[in-house]
Amino acid sequence: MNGEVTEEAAGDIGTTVEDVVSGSCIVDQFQRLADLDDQERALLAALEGELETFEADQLLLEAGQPASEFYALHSGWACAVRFLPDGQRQVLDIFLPGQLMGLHEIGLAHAQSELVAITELEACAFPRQALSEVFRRSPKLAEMFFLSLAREQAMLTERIINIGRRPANERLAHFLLEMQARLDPETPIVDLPMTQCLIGDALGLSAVHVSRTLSNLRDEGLIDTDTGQVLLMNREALVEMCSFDPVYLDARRRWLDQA
Amino acid sequence: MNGEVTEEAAGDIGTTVEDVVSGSCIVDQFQRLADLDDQERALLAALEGELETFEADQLLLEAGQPASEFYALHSGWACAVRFLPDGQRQVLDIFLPGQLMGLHEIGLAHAQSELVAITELEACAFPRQALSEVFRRSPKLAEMFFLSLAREQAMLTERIINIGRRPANERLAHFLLEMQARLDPETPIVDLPMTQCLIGDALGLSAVHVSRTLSNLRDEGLIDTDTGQVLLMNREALVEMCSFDPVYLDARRRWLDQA
DNA sequence: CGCCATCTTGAGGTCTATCAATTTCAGTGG
DNA sequence: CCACTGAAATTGATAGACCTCAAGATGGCG
Repeated sequence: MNGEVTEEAAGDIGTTVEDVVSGSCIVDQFQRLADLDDQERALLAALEGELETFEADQLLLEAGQPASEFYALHSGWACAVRFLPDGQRQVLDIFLPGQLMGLHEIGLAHAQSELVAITELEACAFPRQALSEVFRRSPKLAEMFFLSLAREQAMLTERIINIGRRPANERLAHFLLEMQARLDPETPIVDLPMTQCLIGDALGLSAVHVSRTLSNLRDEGLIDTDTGQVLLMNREALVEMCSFDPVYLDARRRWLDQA
Repeated sequence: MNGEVTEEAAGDIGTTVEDVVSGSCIVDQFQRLADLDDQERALLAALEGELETFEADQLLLEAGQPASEFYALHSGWACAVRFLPDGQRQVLDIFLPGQLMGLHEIGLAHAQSELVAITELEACAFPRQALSEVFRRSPKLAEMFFLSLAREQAMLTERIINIGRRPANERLAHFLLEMQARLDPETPIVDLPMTQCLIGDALGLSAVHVSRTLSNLRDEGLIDTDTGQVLLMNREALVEMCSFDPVYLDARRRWLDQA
């Protein structure tokens, strides 16, 4: 959680469960929702662009530009951010490997928020026409894109509850638990390549108050941050504190199996 | 904005631009995005259920129940709500006639939030299998469902910014402007069948503070609430205050025309 | 006419933001 | 190997926003 995280974590993150190296970004992600046949795999692979590398802090999509493509994140972290006229910043979404980025902007004439690399990352672009192509050619894949959007939406509503109705300590606890669940539910270590300032902008808190609140959690023995990572010392208590329920993160495989 | 609104407004609301009476709920809504041929219209009409009537405060979907269907709202107002263990409430979404409700819950084994009628309303149910059916039979309609979800998501991200980064007066201004834009962009009157308590739960504010903040806006001559509706006296100033930009409400017809 | 929900208004307290100074730490160059 | 540098984190003090509790006003409805 201290300064030393920033660069090193970027490398570590690449080795979490979410990061499965293979030919296509999206295929890997969708494979988890339902089995794909060769034809479906080929269709996806044909539509996606080259794997591109971005440096930390680099913009993948600029606000105000036409949102003519979205991305599949292969490795590294990214986020969607929105700037207010007074200079304030709100993080709308945090993306981990395997996620689709910028889907919600697709269809807008101009992007409302920007897509920024948090760490060095690899992603491949999808032109938005590709989406129509998928809808025409494969109902099953179309449903998977739909579900992908629905899952992101579930995460957004959860964030609204978090920001709207929970005090800072619960807000942070919930955030840490969500990140742990998304990174690796088995390991009580959250390796965050994020500045406290960025965390604050995601949770609607000031950077200073994030620092203070983390201290409080540390003093209560709920977390530890010695090694530059956040260690969930008492996960039970954290879950209890913010009534964390990870069902909204479900990949919903069952839904597709029924269809 | 006072007590007298609640019941009467429910009737008034039904006559806004969004409420177009016809054979099918969804057809009317989608017709605005792109032209539908007879076959597409027939498919939608075949899949949707009977038009049902609900009373104010009635539950359309209970939290914890399997989310086996979603709804198309024909007339009246509804909202998606989530209760926290400590009794707090967060309104996640407010629905006006023409909108699809509960799409984001579809695919979850159990609904996380509930769907409540704000006023008396009419809606028709769609079984979730109908969605798969649409995806199989009509790529165009499938895209429209996708867009519908994307639009709702754009509204959610806007709400996150509102709650996370704006003080109460700007938050309320933004809320009123959004509602005006959604109800009738031409008329500077917002006819809200909502309790101040409900508004507070939507904006992450206490009911008391909503009352106070409305008073402030009134004192500054920005709004008026004499007639039981909110009248935007100085829309320009309100827009300026919270930097309101309604692009996120776009129906995105152009996107579908391209496809 | 009286009841009930809603809205209003006041007082006091808590939470969080802001400003500013200090510390920590990784990276850099001597 | 050590001092220097700049970004990030910590800490203290203060102010302001918002919440809670509680009492009273308002208006619809039976």
